[in-house]
Amino acid sequence: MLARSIEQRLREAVASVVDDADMSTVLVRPCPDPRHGDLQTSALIGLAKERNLNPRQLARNVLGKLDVAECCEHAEIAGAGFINFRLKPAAICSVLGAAARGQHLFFEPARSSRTIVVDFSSPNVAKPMHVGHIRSTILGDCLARVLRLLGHKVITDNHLGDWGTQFGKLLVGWKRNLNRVALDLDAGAELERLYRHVNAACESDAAVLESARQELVGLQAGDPENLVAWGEMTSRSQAQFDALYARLGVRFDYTLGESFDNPMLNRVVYELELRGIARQSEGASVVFFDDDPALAPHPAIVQKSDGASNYATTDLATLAYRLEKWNPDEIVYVTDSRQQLHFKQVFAIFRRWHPKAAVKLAHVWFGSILGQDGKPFKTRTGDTVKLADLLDEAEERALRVVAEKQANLAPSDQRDIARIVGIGAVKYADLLPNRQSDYVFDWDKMLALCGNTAPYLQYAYTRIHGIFRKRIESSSAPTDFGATSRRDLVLEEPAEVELAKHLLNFGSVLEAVAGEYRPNYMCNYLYELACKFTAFYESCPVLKAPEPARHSRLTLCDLTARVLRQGLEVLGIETAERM
RNA sequence: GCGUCCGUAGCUCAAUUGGAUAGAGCUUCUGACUUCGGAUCAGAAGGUUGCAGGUUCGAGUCCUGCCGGACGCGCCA
Repeated sequence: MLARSIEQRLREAVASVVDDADMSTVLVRPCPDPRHGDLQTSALIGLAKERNLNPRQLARNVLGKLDVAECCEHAEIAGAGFINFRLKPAAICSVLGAAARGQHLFFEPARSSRTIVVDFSSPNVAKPMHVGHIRSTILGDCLARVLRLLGHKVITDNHLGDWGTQFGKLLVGWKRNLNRVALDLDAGAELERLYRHVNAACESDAAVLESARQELVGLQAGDPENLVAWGEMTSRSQAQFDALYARLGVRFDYTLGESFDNPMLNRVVYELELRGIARQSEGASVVFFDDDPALAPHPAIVQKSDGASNYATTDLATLAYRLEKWNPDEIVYVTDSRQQLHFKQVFAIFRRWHPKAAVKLAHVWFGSILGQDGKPFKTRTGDTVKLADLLDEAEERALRVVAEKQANLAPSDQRDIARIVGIGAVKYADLLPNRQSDYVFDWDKMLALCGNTAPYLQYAYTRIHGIFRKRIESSSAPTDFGATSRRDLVLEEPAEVELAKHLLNFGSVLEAVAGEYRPNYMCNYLYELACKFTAFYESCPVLKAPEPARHSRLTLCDLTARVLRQGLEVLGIETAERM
């Protein structure tokens, strides 16, 4: 790959100029402003600063040792000490040619494959999934796809909330108010009704609260009747989750809920106390962080005074289990921002508990989806939009457009396209904003079909397919394929050069997404790719162009389609051949 | 009170984490040839990046202080 080969030479040049430089940082990236160059050094100025060197002088020394003549027209020093590279058209063509022959798709697998557990989605049993769950599910799925594509061994685990305090209340409701007919009709809705009913009762009646507490203790102690009821609640919820995950195309390698940790919980607390990490305080088992200024004011409870475990306990047990079972290099937790303190505590406890473990622990947090009132969606308010309803609405809106644009298509094909477009729009809307910012839920925004949206990218893809469809229809000689595929590419029009160069950046974007857990980089990259393709499409005829441009442009179209499809695929978004 | 995050065009948001002239979409206005798909494209308009200082070659980004907001802070998850 071009960027990689330049980077390799750059590393050598830097190493020969600066002793023992830290070569772990990426040194080359796409130039932010194409007028200055195609690629640009990124960490060189920082390196100079670290070494107390003059950045421009360092750049001059590095440039003097650098031999990139075979792929660059020129390399020059700019600004405070950047080196900008202008690529040779022939070098670009050669990379594109290799991609056209299937040798790569503008990215390389990671140098060392890592085992990475991605923990995401994690809905609570007995509560229907609502729009608040969408970010963890879609973001986590996307990160898993990107890491997998880069050659890592990815294990996805849906850590269901199937053992929490809510079951105390649910069991009370189950025993006193269950409506079997409603349960068969819509299990999620009935369980939610039970939960709300008892939750409201608890606020006004301390006796109900106490019985809920008793039911929970009974469940965690293995009471047979409670276990049977619990089992039915979880299996019915699971069936509804499965249906939603199937619609979203999200797959888990494991679904090990909090209940799975149950047998390990006492041992966790025992070990923590044995090693002096946790101690009794006000009847509970508590970890204090006196030597850590950031966490010192926030002790963590690992066992409540009634003997029951909590979220921290199950997460610690899960961590230990994953460590033993999979020996991962990294565990990624995808949850909302409100759990930052919790994970800081869990990670800190784990480091004391397993001081030799080298596993990297990452909390990838995201902002809340807010209601129109600016407050987060909460299950108790009753104003939540259910995820299933959101997806229904998305498909319906898309179907209206498809029926208008593709009136002569069979209804089943229309529905299929509407599904791909509608679900894609929802996912894209969620992945496009920076994950850390909150956003207010808005139907029109979530389901927009024009502008910087998934349908725009999908549309670019279908246009390319249109060209190839037409080409095959009009092709008189079946040898057309073989005769043209060996020819070299020619890039002359500015629009085709721009498009070609943008294709080269796919790999660096994939790495940036994986490195910072930010799918929005990919969204923006693909949007730009679609824009550049469209500009090319407007200004450069393909099928009517004379050879060799015709073949070259067909190749460019094909590569663009492949990158679009691959890029959308890591976002979890499907493509259609017509729409 | 302490901690985390945020404040960018009328609206919704980007800005690859300290880089070069702060970019998109929506909205508004003006245009697009019997052309490979008009779910498209070209152009215009829109900014003292909440305020005031500071750090340096360089700040939307880092530091300090204000103003405004969201979230979190021992028995929820």
